[in-house]
Amino acid sequence: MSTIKDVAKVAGVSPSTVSRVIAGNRRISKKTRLRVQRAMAELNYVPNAIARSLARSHTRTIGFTISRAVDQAFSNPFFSEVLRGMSSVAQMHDYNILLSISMDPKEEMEKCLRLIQERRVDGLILSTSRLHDPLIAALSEDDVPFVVMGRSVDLPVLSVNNDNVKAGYHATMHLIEQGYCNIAFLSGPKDLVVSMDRFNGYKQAMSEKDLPLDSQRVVFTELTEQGGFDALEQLKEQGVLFDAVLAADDLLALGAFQFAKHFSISVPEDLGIVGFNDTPVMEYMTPSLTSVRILSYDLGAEVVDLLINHLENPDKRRAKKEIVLPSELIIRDSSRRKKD
Amino acid sequence: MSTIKDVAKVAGVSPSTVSRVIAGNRRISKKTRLRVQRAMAELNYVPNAIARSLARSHTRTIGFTISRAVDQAFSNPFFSEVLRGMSSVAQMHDYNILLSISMDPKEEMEKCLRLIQERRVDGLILSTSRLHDPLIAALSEDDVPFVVMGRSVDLPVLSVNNDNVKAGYHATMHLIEQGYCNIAFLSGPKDLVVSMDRFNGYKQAMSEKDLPLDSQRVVFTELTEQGGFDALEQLKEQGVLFDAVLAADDLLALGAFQFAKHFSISVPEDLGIVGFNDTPVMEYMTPSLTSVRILSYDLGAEVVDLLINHLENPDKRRAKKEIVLPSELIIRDSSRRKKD
DNA sequence: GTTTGATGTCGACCATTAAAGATGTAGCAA
DNA sequence: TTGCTACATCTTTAATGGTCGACATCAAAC
Repeated sequence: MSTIKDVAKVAGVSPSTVSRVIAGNRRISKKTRLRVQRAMAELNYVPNAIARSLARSHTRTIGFTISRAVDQAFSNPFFSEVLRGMSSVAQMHDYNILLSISMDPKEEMEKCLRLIQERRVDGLILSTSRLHDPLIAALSEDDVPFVVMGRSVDLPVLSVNNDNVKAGYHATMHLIEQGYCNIAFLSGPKDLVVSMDRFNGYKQAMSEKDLPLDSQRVVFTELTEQGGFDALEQLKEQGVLFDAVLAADDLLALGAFQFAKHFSISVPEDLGIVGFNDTPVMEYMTPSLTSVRILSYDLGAEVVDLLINHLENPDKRRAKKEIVLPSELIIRDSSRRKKD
Repeated sequence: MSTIKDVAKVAGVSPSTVSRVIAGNRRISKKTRLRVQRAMAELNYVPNAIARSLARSHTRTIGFTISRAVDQAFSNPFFSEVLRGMSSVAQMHDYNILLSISMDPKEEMEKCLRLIQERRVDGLILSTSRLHDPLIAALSEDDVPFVVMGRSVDLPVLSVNNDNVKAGYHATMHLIEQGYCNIAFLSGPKDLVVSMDRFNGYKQAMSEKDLPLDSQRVVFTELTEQGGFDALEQLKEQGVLFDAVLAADDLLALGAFQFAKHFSISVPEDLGIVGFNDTPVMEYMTPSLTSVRILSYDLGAEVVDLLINHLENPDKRRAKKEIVLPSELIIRDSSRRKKD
């Protein structure tokens, strides 16, 4: 592996001259530039990113951490799509992505801090899902460049989020328009921000249409198929009536499907079901699932775009900036009571 | 941010002494060690990973590249599970993972080479899917440490693979035992190694049971739901008879489901369907899909383990080592003709 | 008084960047 | 023609934050 010194020697110039032709814009005579470039080509020289990082004291690497719990909720293609979006934009700006998956929020916090303290990354992308995550506060306190992804935050930080409130609102409206009125809400745990945002949209729609907001019809459960099933079974046992279910996640909606199947309730005639995330395979269920499509790719793309922008223009610190991505309700059979 | 010099000053020793208490094992009196450790704690010192990398000339980072085509095939949870496995083992050994997703094999090759030439990573994990990937040969030629994941390779390199041939064999055997005899094979493109391995297992089982290996019953298509549907429709139009389908991927199997539904063929009575990958939601289809479960987490874990091991014990170069992971056929309704 | 082992210090090195300094040439007034 | 400034171009030097082998010191042991 050749170094800048080798190139310098071959080109008959000093290492710093080589450095400057690499950097470009500096004033260098055309003759020397050509000579250096020829030497670089000849030696197959590629600058050592590590040495460069040390000298410039930044790495052109951004860290993306996610904890297992989130991974579970953010199931399937969501994750890989987000990654694709990230990777694509990162590459455009010549940045790299350091990935770190943790088992729990505590471990995630440690890893994040470590990445920053070790100076491995210039900034972080956070996908913490819990309501008051100490990590966000800590990072914000230490002026670490980071942006929060896929959730709303009440702190003055950078973030990119899906419009979960609006999506919850529209999904509920859709169910109401289809003639459902006893709409149950299947939520994830109470401290899961995404889920609560969707819940708020639901509440907004219900009250706007003057439908009773019966707290009995709202169940907080684990984000699993089983959780969805159990929640509805519980409702049934309690004698709570419902003719539709808005699930905060497709997995929960899947549980609702199972529930309907098990108790021979016909979907969508007697039970309307709407999920969140538009997990691809859901399209092929019978009946096909109505679901809110999240722009996963764009989420990843926007989030690194915002971070890199902040990294390279660190003008106004501690400002709040929130990019909100639209979501789209994909209406399919599971909620189409009125056949038009 | 404090440096090793700051720590040295506070502890009243030289930087090298600090370096050695960090490294551990070196001969240092308990007294000095304690003093240094106290100084480190006081200053909240964390060694700069970049500087360390430069001095030691290795980064404790491994690169994982995947190209879009693969990502598509390796759909959904497979990808995130692999990542989890990787991350988990990497963390155990105090390694980091640099992720790079490309749009096509060409871009993937460039990125891999770049990562290595820039010295950003110590080694690579490759998940190329095509039969004769020039990247593998090139890397092997340049003595770059890497291990190939999720596919078989005929070159003398390190790899971790699922036992696709055996899995294909068992899946076919299962169908035969269930009384199906005109088994069609839905394959991905011909240069997709994984798919071809599964195909080989299929052939093996068929010939072992003296069933005709009719090439008409084998269709090579895109790894999509539509591809699966079209392939079977084509078979039908050509008048080829089949009472079961072994699909090289769940998406293809999904296409078979759609086909059956569209032409009112009852599954599993008149058409047995078996897929590959055991995509979670498939369990909830009606009928539920029989599929080969791949140990995605283990795949990621093993591959990192092998790479790190090779990185830290670079004894025998250019040896072939292949770790083969078992897979499991999850029998569900779509292939259960005999109710027992 | 020399050997020995434990404990420290020194300084070269890793590959690069950036600020400051050197060199040479041209322009221009005296 | 000389002397001085200005400028372009390149080189030197000193960082960046560590690591590691070679050498120094010193007390205990022989």
